[in-house]
Amino acid sequence: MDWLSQPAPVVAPALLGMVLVRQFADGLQLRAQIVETEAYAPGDPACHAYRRQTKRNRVMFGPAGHLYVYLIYGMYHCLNIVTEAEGIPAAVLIRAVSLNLIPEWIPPQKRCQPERVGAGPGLLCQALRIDCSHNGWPLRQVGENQEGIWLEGSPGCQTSIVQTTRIGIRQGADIPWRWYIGGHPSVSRY
DNA sequence: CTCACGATTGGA
DNA sequence: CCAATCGTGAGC
Repeated sequence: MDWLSQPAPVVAPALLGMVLVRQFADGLQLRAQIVETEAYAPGDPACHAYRRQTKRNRVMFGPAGHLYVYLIYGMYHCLNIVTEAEGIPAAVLIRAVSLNLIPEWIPPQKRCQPERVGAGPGLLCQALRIDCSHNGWPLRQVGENQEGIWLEGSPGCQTSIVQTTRIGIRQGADIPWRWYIGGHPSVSRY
């Protein structure tokens, strides 16, 4: 069992500061430092798996270290990393990242504020070109000419962590399972 | 089978 | 404040 197999509220703050690497088949590699996360876990009314297993939330019940990606508001995607032991549905939503490069498919207008290109769950999926086709993918390092997504760095190394309630939810709005790097310019909202 | 709504975002 | 846009799932 690796460290991702812990409860989501343990994994979420530990992911801050780690780098999500996005490798494309054409050789392009994007590196995104995780600066904001949220946890969703069993018994949590905001969790997609709160009621029962469904077609959409299926991968949340699977083993840790896989991607749970879903469509939101019919136009954006949200990226989660599954945690906990198999059979226990839990995940960490990646809410904001800081990119090392601004990909060419980002509109010129947004390039003017490079630190905001990954400042939100829908925005970072656009920047990293992650969509529902990646749902269920394992985090896995690949060669330079393959498509893949994986994590680099050590968990739990970030110091200035701020904890608050989660954003954009109604149920479970009082649960303080959001964490971000204090003062970081790529955090989605303050 | 239907239909209200959502872990969002950008623009009025 | 409000619209865009569509898959999902709760409830009939």
